[in-house]
Amino acid sequence: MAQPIRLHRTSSPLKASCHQCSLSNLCLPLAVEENELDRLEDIVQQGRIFNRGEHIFDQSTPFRACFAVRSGSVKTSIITESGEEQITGFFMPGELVGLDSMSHETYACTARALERTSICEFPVDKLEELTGKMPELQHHMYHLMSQEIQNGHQLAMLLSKNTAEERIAALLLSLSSRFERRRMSGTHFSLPMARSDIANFLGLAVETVSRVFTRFQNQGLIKARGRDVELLDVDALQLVARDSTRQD
Amino acid sequence: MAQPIRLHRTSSPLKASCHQCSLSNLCLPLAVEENELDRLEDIVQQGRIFNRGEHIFDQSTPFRACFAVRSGSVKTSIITESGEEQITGFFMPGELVGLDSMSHETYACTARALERTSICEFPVDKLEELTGKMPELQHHMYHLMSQEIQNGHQLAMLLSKNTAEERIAALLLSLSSRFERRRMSGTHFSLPMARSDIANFLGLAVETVSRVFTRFQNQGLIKARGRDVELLDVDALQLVARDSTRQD
DNA sequence: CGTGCATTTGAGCGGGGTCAAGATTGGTGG
DNA sequence: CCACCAATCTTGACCCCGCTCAAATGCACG
Repeated sequence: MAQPIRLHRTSSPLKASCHQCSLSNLCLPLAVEENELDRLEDIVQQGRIFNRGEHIFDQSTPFRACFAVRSGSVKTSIITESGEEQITGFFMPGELVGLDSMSHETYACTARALERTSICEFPVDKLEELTGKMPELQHHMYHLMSQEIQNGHQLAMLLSKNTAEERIAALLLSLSSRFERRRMSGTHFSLPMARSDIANFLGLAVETVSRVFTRFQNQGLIKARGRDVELLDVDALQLVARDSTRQD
Repeated sequence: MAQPIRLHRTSSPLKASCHQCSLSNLCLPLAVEENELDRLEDIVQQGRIFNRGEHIFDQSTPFRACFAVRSGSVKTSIITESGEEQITGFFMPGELVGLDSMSHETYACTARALERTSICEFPVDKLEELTGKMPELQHHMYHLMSQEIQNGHQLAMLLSKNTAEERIAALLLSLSSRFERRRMSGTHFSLPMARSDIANFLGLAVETVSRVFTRFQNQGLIKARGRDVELLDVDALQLVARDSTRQD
């Protein structure tokens, strides 16, 4: 399950929420001075809730805001004309969704909640205005976006050079480090996404993902029952993932 | 060959260069008002020349600037610990290199000239300062970076879902549209990169690339002799590339 | 407790990788 | 200007990883 953040109803105008949010060191506020945080908070619409499978936005939605995951998790995907889905990323609490759309009239991808998920919204017009006034925040935006570009490159590398086992090991390690960053267990967690999502993301067939999971299990690298995963031998997994640098 | 831009020695302090540059509608100046262009020009170091194979920067270089290709072409790649190369992009005149590094102390990748290439340099500290003052320019930066993220997603999609033929058709069409954008022939051009670069970029073996080229040739889709390529049936190529949206 | 979806497991096949020769090309020096 | 060599590109033969098809099992939720 996701980090147990207390969620406040948007009806109650809670002011100090970014201050209190345990994710502020991951999310946008990171770059902002304590006394400037209020200005960021002014533009944020906090804590909207989405249920599993609900769209946060899709390719036909006019682009208007970026979103920070507060609790739960999100997947983004491109739907091709022929109806195929290509998942472009999984987003965990503290991570920003929608950066790939800042060039478009509409969103460049579709975002769905993978589970019950709380989302903070940053309207872009306000955000751009603010980053113009706050160099630190602007720098942080560049930072996040370039990070996103690198994640893409890392993924491309994984897809073009690595075997099924290597890809899955790399994904497990990536998730692990992202859980750890939130002070949660990096060795025992619940996958927010289905096997088919993993398969789609990593360019594999579902069957292959399943087979690799059982193979890892038989080798004593992990213990998996459904979405519940325990990493038993992280070193060995890193050995399997080889040069595919863990994306964090 | 690349677009025949007259190159001026940096020794002569040529002021109006961005004004005169035929690529200014692709590059950064795009977003800038005529009367503000001077401020951008002040920070740009123009027209440095690199020979084929020369490094523009690599992963150990401290990150200090982004680069615009003025003539020629550039490839960027990640070199893994094990020494393998993964090409992350090809950059043509008017395109900006280094956006993926805006989060790092050092560059996130290595950039090399594929041929004799002229480069304009934008120091980041100056650039960030300027974008803070010029909302249009800031917006344009966000635009370019999000475009880059999308290119990554597009590539990931190509790598995970498409066959060798589809990948190569997509690349040819992408190059074609990028030549066209520069008012050059989109149907008859010279590939700036070697077969092995194409293979690496698309996650294929060199042999496969070669085989697909000859297959396309036999089918009358293209005429290729070495790096010289002629697209004979663009519609058919688009059909082959299917849903793999051409990245432009 | 049954229905539908997610996951697992098995059997067989094919796209593209690997290995190994040739064929071209281009750069260099005589 | 041409001969030579190295690098690039092409072509062929063979094989393996991961996809496809098919079916069984498990699990969640009404």
